[in-house]
Amino acid sequence: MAPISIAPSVRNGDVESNPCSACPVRELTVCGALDETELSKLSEIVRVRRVGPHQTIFSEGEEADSVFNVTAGTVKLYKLLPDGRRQITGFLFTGDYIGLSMHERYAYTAESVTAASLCHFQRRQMDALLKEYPKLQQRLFSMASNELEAAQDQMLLLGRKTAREKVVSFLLGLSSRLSRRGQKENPVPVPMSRSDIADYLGLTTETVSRTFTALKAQGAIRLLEGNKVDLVDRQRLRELAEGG
Amino acid sequence: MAPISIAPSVRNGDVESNPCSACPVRELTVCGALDETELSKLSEIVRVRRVGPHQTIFSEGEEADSVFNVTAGTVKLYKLLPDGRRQITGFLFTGDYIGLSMHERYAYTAESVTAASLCHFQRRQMDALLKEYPKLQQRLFSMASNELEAAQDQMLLLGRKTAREKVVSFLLGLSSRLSRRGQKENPVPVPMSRSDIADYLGLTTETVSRTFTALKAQGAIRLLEGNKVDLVDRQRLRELAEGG
DNA sequence: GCGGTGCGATGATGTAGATCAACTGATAAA
DNA sequence: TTTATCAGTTGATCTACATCATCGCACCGC
Repeated sequence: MAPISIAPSVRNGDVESNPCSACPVRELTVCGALDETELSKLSEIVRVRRVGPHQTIFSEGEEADSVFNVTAGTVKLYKLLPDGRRQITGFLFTGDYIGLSMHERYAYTAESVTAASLCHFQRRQMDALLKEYPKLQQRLFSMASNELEAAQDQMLLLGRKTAREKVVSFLLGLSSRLSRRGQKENPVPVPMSRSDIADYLGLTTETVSRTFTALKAQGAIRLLEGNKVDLVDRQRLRELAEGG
Repeated sequence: MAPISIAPSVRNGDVESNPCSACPVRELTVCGALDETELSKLSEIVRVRRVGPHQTIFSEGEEADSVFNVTAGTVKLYKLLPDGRRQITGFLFTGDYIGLSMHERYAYTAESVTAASLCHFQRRQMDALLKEYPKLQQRLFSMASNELEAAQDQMLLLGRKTAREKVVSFLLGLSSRLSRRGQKENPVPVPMSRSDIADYLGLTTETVSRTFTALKAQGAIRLLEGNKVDLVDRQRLRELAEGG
């Protein structure tokens, strides 16, 4: 497991009363919708939570009383069938919000993939803040809208794409999330295991592994040190992702 | 194709100035969030659109300048791959809103399954109304939240369920939507074709057809007149839907 | 009436990806 | 150093579902 650097929400004493305004990833998250005054309100109710790799943050079926903001690391969300079959419904990275689709109880389990840092809010308090700041509500709505669109893409992938198309789409998806977050889009760090990838794409680990090998063999990707993947020919990959 | 009754948004002359307040399905939709005064604002910008079966309402990639409310009939949303493979991402019924996940362009095509009636809004005007009425915004957010959860269930279905589990889940899903809408939950009308069902479940028409036949043979369902399905033993079906 | 068309059902066959089974190399524990 | 563990890879085989083909039947226009 590659160690990751944790971006602290609290850096030093002089911002302790308003850690959110010093948050280096603020613009990526829902908090980017707020001004200084509003951020201080947020600071009052936030609690930072750090977790190591493979820690459960909450479980499907538990009372859904918290929402989170991922500020560092990678988190996965998944649902289980009674016999243990698993579907990972999403990977979350810095800036992603957990709690857009929520009812009384969590509909999925959230587990860290790498070490991660999360801003933790009581849902009650966040809901109150939403009422107070329509901008926040709007921002969340727009995030939900994005997530809905991503979910539809994933349905197309799961229902209709071949194993190769799935894997290539997955890599391109990781890459474009990087660039949307202002990081360089190649090579792509792939912090999650083959088994996590399989459960995200509706495949088995063996098939994921074979597909990586095949893509490497035909020169479409290169596997680098530290679980990074070099997308050699993005245009070609974009075609491969849709059956071209 | 079974004819359906169209619930009119405009019933008669004396409500012509405020058709929404006479809308019989108002409580099912986003409009249920508004009071009489607010509804009259909505009435000013709504246009009713009726379509026959198998009509395209808008297409993937077009400029997304309209949003809709389904007031009668069934609508399907789908995405296509370049070679024609199709994934239906959802079926919409009375009360459902089209336009929750939207950016510059439509990310999917919307097409009527049966004859249908839609309330049509200019997106610009709806957005303005959203700003004015936070209740409306909240309602839409809550609808987006529901849809997100449904999308996650669908990912589990597409990625991890067997053909039989998929078909049974589909029927149970239709049934529980009926009851959430206050209609009787059995027998279930199934207005969409085998091919639509297949493209929703990530199967082929043949497999859907064979699965229906097998379920019928084992007495789990009965196929009735008028494309209705009788869910004989719901408890047993609920187990079948999760591999029990 | 009669040919046309399109959906659904069913049978025969093919195959992508699952399953089962080693094997490798990296990390860790004793 | 030896043993254990675990993720990843690779090979052999199996199977659920896709594909291809045919047929029946309802509906429609003429």
